[in-house]
Amino acid sequence: MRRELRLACLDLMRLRFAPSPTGALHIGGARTALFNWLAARHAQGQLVLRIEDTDRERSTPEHVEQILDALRWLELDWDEGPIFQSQRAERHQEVLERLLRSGHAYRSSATADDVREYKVSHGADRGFRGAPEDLGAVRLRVPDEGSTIVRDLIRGDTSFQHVHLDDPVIARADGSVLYNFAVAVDDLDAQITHVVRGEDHLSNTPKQLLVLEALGAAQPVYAHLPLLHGPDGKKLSKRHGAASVQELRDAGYLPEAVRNYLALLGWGAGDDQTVMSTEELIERFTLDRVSRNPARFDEIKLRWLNGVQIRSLSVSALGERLLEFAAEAQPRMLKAAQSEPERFSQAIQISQEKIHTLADFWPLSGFLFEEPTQDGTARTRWLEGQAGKTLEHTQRALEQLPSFDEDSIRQALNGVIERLGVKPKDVYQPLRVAITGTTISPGIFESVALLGRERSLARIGAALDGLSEGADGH
RNA sequence: GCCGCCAUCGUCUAGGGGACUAGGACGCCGCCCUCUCACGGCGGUAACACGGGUUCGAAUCCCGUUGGCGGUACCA
Repeated sequence: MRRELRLACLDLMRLRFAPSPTGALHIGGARTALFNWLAARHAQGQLVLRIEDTDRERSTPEHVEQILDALRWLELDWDEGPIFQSQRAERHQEVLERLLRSGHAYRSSATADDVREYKVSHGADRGFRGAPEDLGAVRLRVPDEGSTIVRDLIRGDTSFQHVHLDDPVIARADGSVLYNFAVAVDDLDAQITHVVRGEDHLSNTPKQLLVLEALGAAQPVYAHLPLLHGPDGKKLSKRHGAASVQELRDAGYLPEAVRNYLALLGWGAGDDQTVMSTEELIERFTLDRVSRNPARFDEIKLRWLNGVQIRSLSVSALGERLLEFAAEAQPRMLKAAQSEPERFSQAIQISQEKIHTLADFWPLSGFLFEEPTQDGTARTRWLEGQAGKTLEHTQRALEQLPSFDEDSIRQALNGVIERLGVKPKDVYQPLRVAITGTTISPGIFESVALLGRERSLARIGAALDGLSEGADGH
């Protein structure tokens, strides 16, 4: 019984997501968080959140808040933390002293220039070895012989020869510790079994492993994720559109769509399934199926996936999402939803299959709640000349309608088409431009019915007035 | 420079020596549906970076070249 319990503990998978708060959580970081979370949830393990704030210059509380916000929005939760690396200074000192005493580390005043000189005289591929001094930064002593092997679930074994490795600086002259040291100690103390992070850390891993070895600790399993790039293959940045989680949210993407899309960047279930719920993702995700190739972030595919997820939502669920979105991004939409909830719900029904993001809704259906936008090109094309004439017939037909519902409107408009002997769009388009202001809108019958007789006729009237004024003027 | 990782359609990927006439998804193109835009349906376009091996047989294994990326900080 006791033995079983211990074995169960050993089997428990413990992962960590460890962002450094030097900026907003960008897409690459979000993907790393997601993969850690999926691996943890799949194995029913635990996820530790650690904030790596040992860079005192660039780390700020605001960035910490941004990152936590982004994780909450993505609905990625964690079981422990956030642990702040900066608050573990005492423990770091203790371990540092231990390494100094045991001779695994030494003080050295060697500078970057000294390291360069060393390589000139010893060979470019020889790692720097310093001589112990009384003062200076602390360097880890790398063995001259042998190699360190990184065991990686995604890449297999990668071997690093010790001769090529510089004795890395693990603490500054003032005693404050550096990343490669803090990470090793913190992962050890948190009993992390699997380190899942970006591939940019692969080259750092032997340094961390050497720290662990000097401490006599076992090494965790690694999984270095392929890096994410922009559409042009270059490093992801603002130029590429939405680069941070916050920007994705502002652009009107759904968190479940972002999770689905991000999961597909570097991972696939193995069959041909593209659209997956988060439950399916958890169910099917394993680290050994992660790809080794770097991937490019392609917003077009995310848009498509977002559209798929939007269409799978019920009208009321989509309404809630729109409201959340509006609260931050579109106050006018929020006002409309609050003052005319029934019309708002119907507006969702007639727009749902036409939008790809939450941000697409208001430009498409805002005309139902506020004055139409003025699209000059649309007016010229569909209201001036012969096209505009048919609008007068439409006006009369709608005025006489006993009942202003979708079917009646359809019949009335078809009547106009027959009488004038024109194509359907010659009637529909002028009407659309008159009531919506543009050539793009939900279905014309639904739109007119939902706008209502009074407002529809008022807008048609206004459009016709505008035409005669324009005629007078020229 | 040195150390390391990576290399299949434009993009994300399937592929683990014969099942490959290289599959799927996004995109793009065409057709259908159609009042616009979408949605949906059907069809099409398009790839194993290059050169050597190994093997009866290579997208798959090995070596090299080229290219991309990362590390090489008293950053993370």
